[in-house]
Amino acid sequence: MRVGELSRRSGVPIPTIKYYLREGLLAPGVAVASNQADYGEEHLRRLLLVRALIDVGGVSVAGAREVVGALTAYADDPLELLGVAQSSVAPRHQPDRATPEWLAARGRVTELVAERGWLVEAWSPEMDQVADALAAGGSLGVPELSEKLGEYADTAASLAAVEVGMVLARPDPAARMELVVLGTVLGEALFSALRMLAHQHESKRQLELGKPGPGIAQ
Amino acid sequence: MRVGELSRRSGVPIPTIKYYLREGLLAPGVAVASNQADYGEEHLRRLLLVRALIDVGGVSVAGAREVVGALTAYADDPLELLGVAQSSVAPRHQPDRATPEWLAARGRVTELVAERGWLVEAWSPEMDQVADALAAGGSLGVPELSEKLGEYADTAASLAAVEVGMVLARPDPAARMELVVLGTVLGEALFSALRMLAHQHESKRQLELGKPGPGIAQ
DNA sequence: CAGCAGCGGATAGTGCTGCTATCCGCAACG
DNA sequence: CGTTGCGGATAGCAGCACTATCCGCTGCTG
Repeated sequence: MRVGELSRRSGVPIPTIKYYLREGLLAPGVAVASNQADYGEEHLRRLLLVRALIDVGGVSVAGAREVVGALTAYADDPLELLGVAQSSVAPRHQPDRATPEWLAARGRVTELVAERGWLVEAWSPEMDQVADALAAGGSLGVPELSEKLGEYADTAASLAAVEVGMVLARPDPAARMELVVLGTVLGEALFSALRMLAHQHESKRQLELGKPGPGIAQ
Repeated sequence: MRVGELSRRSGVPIPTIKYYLREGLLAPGVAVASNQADYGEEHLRRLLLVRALIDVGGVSVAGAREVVGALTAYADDPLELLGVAQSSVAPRHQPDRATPEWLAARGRVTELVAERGWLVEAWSPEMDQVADALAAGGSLGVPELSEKLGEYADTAASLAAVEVGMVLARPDPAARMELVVLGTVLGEALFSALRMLAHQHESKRQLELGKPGPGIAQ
C-alpha cells in the first residue's frame, strides 16, 4: 500500500506520517520507483502502536522513537526493553534533588526496596521519582504519603504480579515483547483512569458514611 | 518577605515567580509602596504546591491554575475539587473516539462500572480514558487489557479505599482539601513509580522461575 | 497518449507552552 | 548618595509536534 491508504486505514494525516518517517518512528517503505514506495501491514501496525503510545500513553515523539527502536534492538531482552518503556513514560520535569529532605526521602525508598527484597537496580530512576513525590509531600507538610508508602507498595506489587503474569502468558516471543511495551504504557493509562473513577466512588461512599441519617443533601 | 526571599526559600527563579503571578497561579503580594510588595508564608506554601503539581505531577501551568483556583472556589465541596484535580492530570492528547471499536470499549466500561455499583457520573472523562486504553489495545490485537479489566478495577478500588481514608482522616477541613489535590496528583506519581519498580522485580522473579536450574545467566 | 490525481522528498512555517531577558523608574539600605 | 533589589511591562526564545508548500515524477483513466 502507499501512503494514502496507510493514512486512511490508520486515521493519521499524511503530513504526520511523513513526519514520523523523517523522525524514524516508522521504517521507510520499500522503494518501488524513484518516487513510489510500498508499505505493508507491519507498517500499519507500527503506526498504530506509535499513535497508541503518543495519544493514549502521553509519550513524546522522541520517547516513542526510543521505544520502537528498543523493540528491535532488544528483541530478546525483555528487561532492557522494559527499562526503555518505563523511561518513556517518565515525567518530563523534575524537581530539585539536592536538598537534604529529598535525600532523606530517597533513603526511605532504598530502605523500602531493601525490606521487601525487590530486585531492582540501586540507581533506578523510578526510585528517584518515588523520592520526588515523598519529598514534595514532606515539604508541604503532608506526611501521609510517606506513612502509607507500604500500602502503596503492596498495591503496586499485586498489580505488577497480574501484569507480568499477563505478559509472560503470551507464547509468541515477538508478541510478548510488544506486550511488555503496551502493558507498561497502556496499563499505566488504564490503571490511572480506573483509580480516578474509584476515587470518585470511594469519596462519595465514605462521605455518605460520615453523615448518616435521612435526607442526605444532594 | 519580598520576591527575592520567596525565590531563595522555594528554589524557584524570580522570573518564573513573576510569570506565575502574571498567570494567576500565585496571588499578588500586599502592595506596601508603589514598587514594593509583601508576601507571606501562605505565598511560599502556594508556590511549593504549584511546583509540586508541575514538577512531580506533570500538570501544565494552565492545569495548576485551575487546581489552585478550585482550592478556593470549592473550599467546602470535596467532590467538585476532586473533579478539577483529576482533570488536571488527564492526558493532553486523545485518540479518535468515533470508531465502532472505541464505542464498544466504552460500552464495556459502562458495564464494569454498573456491575460494581460504582457511584460515578455516566459522562466521566475518566471512563472515556479507560475506553481509550482498551480500544488501543484492541486495535493492536491485545485483548489482555480488556480481559484483566476486572483485576485492574479491583486493585484501583483497594488503592482508592486507602487514599480516601487517608484524606478523610485529616481533621482540619482546609488541610483536608489540600490533601484531596495532593493525594490525587502526588499519589498518581508515587504509585506510578512504584508500579514500575514492582514490574522490574516481578519480571526478574517470574523470569527466573521460568528457567530453573543452576547457573542462571546474569 | 494526454491529463490529472497522487506520490516521495525536501524545506519552511505555525501555534502553543513555559519560561527568560531586558528595561524602566523607584525604594531601601549601608 | 550610591548600589542593590523591586515591581511591572514587554519582548524574546527554545522546544515540541505538527502542517503547508513546492517540486519533479508516476501511474492510472479515459
